[in-house]
Amino acid sequence: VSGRGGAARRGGRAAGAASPAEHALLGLLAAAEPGQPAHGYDLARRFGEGHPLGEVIRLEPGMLYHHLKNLDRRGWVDAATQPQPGRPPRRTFRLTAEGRAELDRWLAEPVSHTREIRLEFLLKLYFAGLLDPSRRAVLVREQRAVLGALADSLAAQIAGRAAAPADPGDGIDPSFGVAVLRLRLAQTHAALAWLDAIGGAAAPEP
Amino acid sequence: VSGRGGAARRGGRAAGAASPAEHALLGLLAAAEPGQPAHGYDLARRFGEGHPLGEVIRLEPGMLYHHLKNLDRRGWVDAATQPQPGRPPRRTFRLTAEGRAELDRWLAEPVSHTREIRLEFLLKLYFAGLLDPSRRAVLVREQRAVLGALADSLAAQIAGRAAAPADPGDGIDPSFGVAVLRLRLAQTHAALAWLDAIGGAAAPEP
DNA sequence: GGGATCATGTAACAGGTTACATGATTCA
DNA sequence: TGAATCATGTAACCTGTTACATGATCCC
Repeated sequence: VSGRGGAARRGGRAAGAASPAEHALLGLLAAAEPGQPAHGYDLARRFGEGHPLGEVIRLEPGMLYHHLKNLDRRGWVDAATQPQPGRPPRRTFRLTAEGRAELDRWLAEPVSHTREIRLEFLLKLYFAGLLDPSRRAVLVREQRAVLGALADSLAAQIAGRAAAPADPGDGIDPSFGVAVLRLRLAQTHAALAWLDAIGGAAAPEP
Repeated sequence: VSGRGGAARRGGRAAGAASPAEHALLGLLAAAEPGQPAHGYDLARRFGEGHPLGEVIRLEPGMLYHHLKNLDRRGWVDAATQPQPGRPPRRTFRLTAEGRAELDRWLAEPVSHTREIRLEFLLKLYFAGLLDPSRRAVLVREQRAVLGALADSLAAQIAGRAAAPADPGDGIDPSFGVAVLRLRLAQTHAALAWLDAIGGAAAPEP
């Protein structure tokens, strides 16, 4: 009865890494007016229907306050309680220097799997555009390179299986494995084409 | 202090529904020889590297035994302990009639979101092909119809936003929302093209 | 007076990840 | 002798979902 000791990895994220939702909160705080630190209720509205973030990630109040507590524990935000007459007191949050550094690190890093495009990359794209449009173009370019390499690797694996039917007679039908790879390749190609479309800078016809 | 009362929904799954991993276990038990009921260790190997299921879903021994216990509680499998000399006793599992009915129900139902193609639909495809190739073709056809309707809906939403820039002057840039929809549409189109390719029945050139 | 909004949380539930415990036998 | 295989699980930890508690003020 000694417990685990190691670190847990959840949902493709590295050990100790913050969730996409927590990074989104850092991004919102970075975009807030310096003189007007945001509070939880205010932030919660940005994750609701009709708001751009709400189309990518939904965050119920319970989880939102939970994440803010985590960010405070990590030292990435600074909390302050402001009493207001005739209202519940507000807990306002400011981004610390460490929090800003973490946000910048996250924003500069493309995601490594196609399945992360739908949530995590969309969040990075949103905040990169909000905070610094020039960084947005860099992010799209680097994400394109990562997915391009992934597509090449998948295509090579497909070609390899077609050439060498591994262990002839082991009873395993290789066609399913190839279908799986082809699906991944198709999804990756679709993401690449989408990146090219939003990266913009439409090349003029020669 | 009264608790919640309602039902929880996890990961797009309906309340009370079994996970993809549990259905995969039902599928493996259905494909097993009737005289040779499978045991946990045996099943675990099928989720490892190099096996077709391992390319879609990984299942560590801990979770596998956990799922088998759940399936037993639901009455979908029947467990029996067989002592063997000089070895830890085996717990073998047989599919019950209720378990077989649940498997058939699951296999006949296409997934409703594009993101579920990568895991849940691939599992259905694998077991449909293993248990009854004719059912596989039906599944692909019905999945095609579901995703086709989804693509139409996404295209309509994109067209709608282009036409009516909701609430002029509300300060929200609509281009991000359109980019999100376009990504979903691109991923759905990729899945549709892949379905057409694996659904096969390649039409001969006229 | 009643519902919506402001504002912050907690309780209970559900599920997944990982390391580790246990202990025999077979094989190099 | 020591590593791998057989074989089944548990302990500790993590994230996430939903309902609910609390209590004021504003608007109809």
